[in-house]
Amino acid sequence: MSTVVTRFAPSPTGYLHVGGARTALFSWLLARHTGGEGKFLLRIEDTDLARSTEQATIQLLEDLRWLGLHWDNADSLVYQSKRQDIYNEIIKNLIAKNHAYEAWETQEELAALRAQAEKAKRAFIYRRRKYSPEQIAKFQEEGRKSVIRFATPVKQYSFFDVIAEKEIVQPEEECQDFVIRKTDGMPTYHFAVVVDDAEMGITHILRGQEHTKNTFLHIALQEALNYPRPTYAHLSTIQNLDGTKMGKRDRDKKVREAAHNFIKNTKTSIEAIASKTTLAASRLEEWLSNSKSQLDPSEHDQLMPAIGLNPKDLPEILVHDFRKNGYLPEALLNFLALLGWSPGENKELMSMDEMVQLFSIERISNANAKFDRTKLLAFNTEKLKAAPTERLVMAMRDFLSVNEDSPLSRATDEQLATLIDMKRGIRTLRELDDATRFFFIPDDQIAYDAAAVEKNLKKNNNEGAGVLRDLQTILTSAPDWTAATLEHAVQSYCTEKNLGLGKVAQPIRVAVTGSTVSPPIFQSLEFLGRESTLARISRCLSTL
RNA sequence: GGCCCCGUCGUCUAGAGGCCUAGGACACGGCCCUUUCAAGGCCGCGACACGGGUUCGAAUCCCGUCGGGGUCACCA
Repeated sequence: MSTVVTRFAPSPTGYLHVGGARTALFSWLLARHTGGEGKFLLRIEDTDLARSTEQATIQLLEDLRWLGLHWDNADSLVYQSKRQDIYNEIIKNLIAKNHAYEAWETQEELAALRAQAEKAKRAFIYRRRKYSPEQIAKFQEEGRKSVIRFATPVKQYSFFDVIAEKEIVQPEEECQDFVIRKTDGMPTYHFAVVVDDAEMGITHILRGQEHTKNTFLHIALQEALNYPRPTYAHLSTIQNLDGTKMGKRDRDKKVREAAHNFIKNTKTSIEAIASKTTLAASRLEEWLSNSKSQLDPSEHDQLMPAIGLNPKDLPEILVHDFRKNGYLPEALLNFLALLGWSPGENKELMSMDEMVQLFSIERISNANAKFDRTKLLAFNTEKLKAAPTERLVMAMRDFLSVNEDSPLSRATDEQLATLIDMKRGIRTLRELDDATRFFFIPDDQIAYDAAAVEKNLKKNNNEGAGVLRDLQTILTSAPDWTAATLEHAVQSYCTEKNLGLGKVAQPIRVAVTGSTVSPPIFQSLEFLGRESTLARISRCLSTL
């Protein structure tokens, strides 16, 4: 049996998004499924000099590491931008054999040709064009740069797609001579992928459906270069609930929408908004009026406070978004795996090991899937419930590393463990943060929610405040400060006054947290400690 | 528009001619538990896109219609 070698080959133009993560996951699962033999390799496709950034590469690797999708060529990561000489050598041979040639049309000329074809309701097919020596001399004189095109042998191409489970065919009239080297000297995607996949010994290529048609170009190139043909599997698209493609544009769309609303509602000028950021007003203006233009994430981050948009309201689409919002990687991965794949037999929740064991490419579906965040939330809840406390302490540390402004950063591991056990039942790590950060805020900085104060303390002629005063006395004289003792003392008070626990717990909650929600109240008081609890109660009472 | 792919509850899916009165999960509705928020327990609602075939028998096979997605770059 031959070895399985898969790869994930992102282009570093931004953070990893969930679609890419799912492609990486399937490739990883396929390799791991074969045991120690299989290899999962990573390659950085940075041939687009204008759009690729080093920052994006770093982020991509970090996201992959966070997911636990480790690649087997860690010490020899492939960057296409560093392999220009290798590509050029192969292209030179192709030209020598007349399998490739120089082409001189400018992008404008090509666009005109396409427009013409479209007008005539014809498909535009580029085939080799003849240039006279005089023409070429003139082009060179003008300083034109040529591209190299592949002289595609005109014939019918077909390949077997293991997900569609059938032969996908392209008729010969659709063949065209595509660019393999750009005017800037870099190879195009089509050329670099074919060369690198062959060189890296890739046996199985899993990629998005948008590449299905590209495959014909790739196999034509493989034939000319005498490369073996890998197995192809094209994954369906992940969509938003409304059926549109889920992508990075969604975030930009949301920010733009919010910006327009803000301007409309507050009559703020674009200049005024821009002045709160490092963005130029002209840039902002261009972005607002042109729905095709996009801001990058760091620009979004600056703009959001200026237009009153909370980051939590952004659609989660990047792996990093889910990390920051308190999802566990194993939950995201388990959920993603089920978008297009199922092990059958009604099995859904799986450990990574189980997924590796059960994975098979034949069971991947060819139908598009919608990304339903509520189901992901449910998966996260289950994983959180099943995880041992130590695992969650680590997860919480990771969460805090990307949420540095949280007061919980001040907690010790031991405290985190206590909080985790106190608050079992949370759905995200962010919920734990939200629910327990009041512990770490200075006593005199608790902000009281007006509605909560009204309802639980002031209503019915300060009924709650009266209860709170009684409790102040009781708690002050508590023999020790454990949840059990405090509960016992408060319960006796309830019995004596014939009050339900709710009538008593809520006023304390408001005094101690500023709001109506907290972990179980007596455990919370024990955690907070006698001093802070009493300080908060008296401060609360004094503000009434 | 041409070409390619797809079409089972709202969503993710099980289902490879009779095990289907179509199963599970999430969501939703109801009830229960409860000091808050969660979590949890029980019950319920809910789908084979449509129309033709083939067959004793079709969610499963074939054809058409409709609907959705992808793609038509010197971006990957």
